[in-house]
Amino acid sequence: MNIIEVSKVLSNKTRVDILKWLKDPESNFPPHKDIDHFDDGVCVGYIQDKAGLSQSTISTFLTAMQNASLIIPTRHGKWTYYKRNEKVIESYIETLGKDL
Amino acid sequence: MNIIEVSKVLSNKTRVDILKWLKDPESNFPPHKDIDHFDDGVCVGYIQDKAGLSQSTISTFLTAMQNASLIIPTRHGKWTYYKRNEKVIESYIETLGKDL
DNA sequence: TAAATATATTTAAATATCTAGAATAATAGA
DNA sequence: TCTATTATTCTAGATATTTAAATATATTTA
Repeated sequence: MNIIEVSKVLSNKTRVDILKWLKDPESNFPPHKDIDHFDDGVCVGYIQDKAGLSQSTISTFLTAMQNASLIIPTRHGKWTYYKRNEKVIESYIETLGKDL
Repeated sequence: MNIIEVSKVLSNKTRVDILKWLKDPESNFPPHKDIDHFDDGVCVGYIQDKAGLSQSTISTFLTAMQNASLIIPTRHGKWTYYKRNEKVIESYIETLGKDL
C-alpha cells in the first residue's frame, strides 16, 4: 500500500465518489441483468453512467484505482465488475493514523 | 476539512515528508537561533533546506497546506514558523474512517 | 533612516497530468 | 462471424507542477 498513490486517487472527487458508491451498490446502482447480487461489485458501464464521464476516462480511473489496490476486478462474461478492497482501504487509514 | 484538498496535499512525497518532519522537529531540524523550543514549529528556511526544493515551491506548498488547514503559521520576528494542525489531521483520518 | 533578511507573491517557461474523443484491441456471448 | 463490454492507445486542449527570476512586504539591525 503506497500512501502517495492512494492519496492521488483520493484527490479527485469522482474517484472518491466511486469508492463511496461501491460501499453500497444496492442503493447506488440498478440491479445487474445476469446476477442478483453485488458480491463482486459493479460493472464498468454502470459506474460510467453514474459518473457521467467518458468511457476512456472511467476506464483510466478504474485502472489507477486498481493499481493502487483500492478496488478488485472480477470478470463476469463480457463484464468486468469492480468491488472495494476493504483491507487496503483500512490499511491506508490505519497507516495514516500511525505514520502521518 | 476538505477530503479532496487534504488528499491532494498528501499526494506529493515532499508535502507528506514535511508533515512527518514537523511531527518531531527536534530530530529533524537544527535548533533555531532565537528560540530554544519548537512550540510554534519550524521556520520556512529550515524546511526548504531539508526538502531541497526552491523557495517559491516550498512557499507554495506551505500555503497549500495552510489552506487545507493542515499546518498553522506563527510569525516570530522575520521568520514564519509552521506547526502541524493535529486536530485537522486527526479529523481527516477520522472522516476517512467513517465516510470512505 | 537605510540596508539586510525572511517569506510571500507574481510572472514566464518547461514539464506533467487530466479529460475527451476517436480509434483500435481483447474478450466473451449470440 | 457479428455484437457488446471493457481496455488500451493516440491526439489534443486544458489545467497543474515546478523552477527561476523578479518584486513586494514585514521585520531586524546598523
